[in-house]
Amino acid sequence: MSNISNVSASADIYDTQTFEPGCCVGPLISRVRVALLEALDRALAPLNVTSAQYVILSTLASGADSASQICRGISYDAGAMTRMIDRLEQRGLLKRVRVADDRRTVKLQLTDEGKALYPKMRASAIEVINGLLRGFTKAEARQLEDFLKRMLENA
Amino acid sequence: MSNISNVSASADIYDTQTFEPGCCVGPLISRVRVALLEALDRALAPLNVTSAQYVILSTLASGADSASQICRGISYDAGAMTRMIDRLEQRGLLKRVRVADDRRTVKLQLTDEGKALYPKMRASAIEVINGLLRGFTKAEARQLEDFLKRMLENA
DNA sequence: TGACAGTTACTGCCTAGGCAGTATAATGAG
DNA sequence: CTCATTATACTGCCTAGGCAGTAACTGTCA
Repeated sequence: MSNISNVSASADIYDTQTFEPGCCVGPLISRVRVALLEALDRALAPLNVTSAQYVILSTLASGADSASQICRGISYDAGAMTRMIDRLEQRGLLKRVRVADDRRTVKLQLTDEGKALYPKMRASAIEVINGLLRGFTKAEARQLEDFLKRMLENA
Repeated sequence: MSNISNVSASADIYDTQTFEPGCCVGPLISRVRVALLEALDRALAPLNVTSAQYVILSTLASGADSASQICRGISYDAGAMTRMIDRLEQRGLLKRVRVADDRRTVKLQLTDEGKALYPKMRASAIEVINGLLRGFTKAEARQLEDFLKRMLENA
């Protein structure tokens, strides 16, 4: 029982009587995430890319251009990022570029193969998420986004 | 673009124009899950239990009583489960019990310490999830559960 | 200028899950 | 009953993230 929100507008959602592990949002979120990643891995398999790699590449493609920026953007471990970049570089999808103005950072750039492949990955990802949202109205999808954002703000 | 639902009641939620990685439900779900597990780990730390261990114990407490049942229930790897049970047994929270009627299975039982500790873990978990749902009405929480269940059915 | 804190990337160590293979036990077909 | 199939738990191997420590580098402030 929260000792803060007792007197606030809404009571606690779950209590010791009604709380049933497996039906509440916690396990549901984990299971949806697993289902999403499995579907994404299946969809990306023909492109020889994993879902984890796609996440990095999409963050890179949407503005971030250094390892530390990506780590902050998606709360990814810096050590894991170094090794992930190793794999992506070996896979030929991006390259490290050292720059003169700050010699600590390594800028990351998509290779030609990466640039060619990214739109296909993105299309697969869109297809996967639309598949999981089959039957949702756009208003419902927006509301789901809103719920999740509100949970993040409460964290 | 889905080639199935084009003619169905609702159009696809995301398309190549509007899709912005980082704002859509995929990354949001992952981030909410991370926030949830981090908060749960913090809440359970005083009890010297991890969130992963709590998940197993709560599944055990809500009916499942063998390793394979728990694995099926939460889509957990059987090899990982063996080692998880090792840790929980070493931690003193549960014990393996071999039964006569099926000598393949190991039944799992909470120890006295596990029985004493579980209500406290459960209370912490409820507090954590209620915290993330701060400001939600009960109707909104039920709707969120419904959305997530519908996504699982689509998987 | 020079000490110092903060940033960035990297590395080693640890933990932990995924997968394949194995042994034992139960079940079902013939 | 016999033998193949299935189920269960376990083990080794691989991958991968979390964390702590390190080195190079930048910016700041005395």
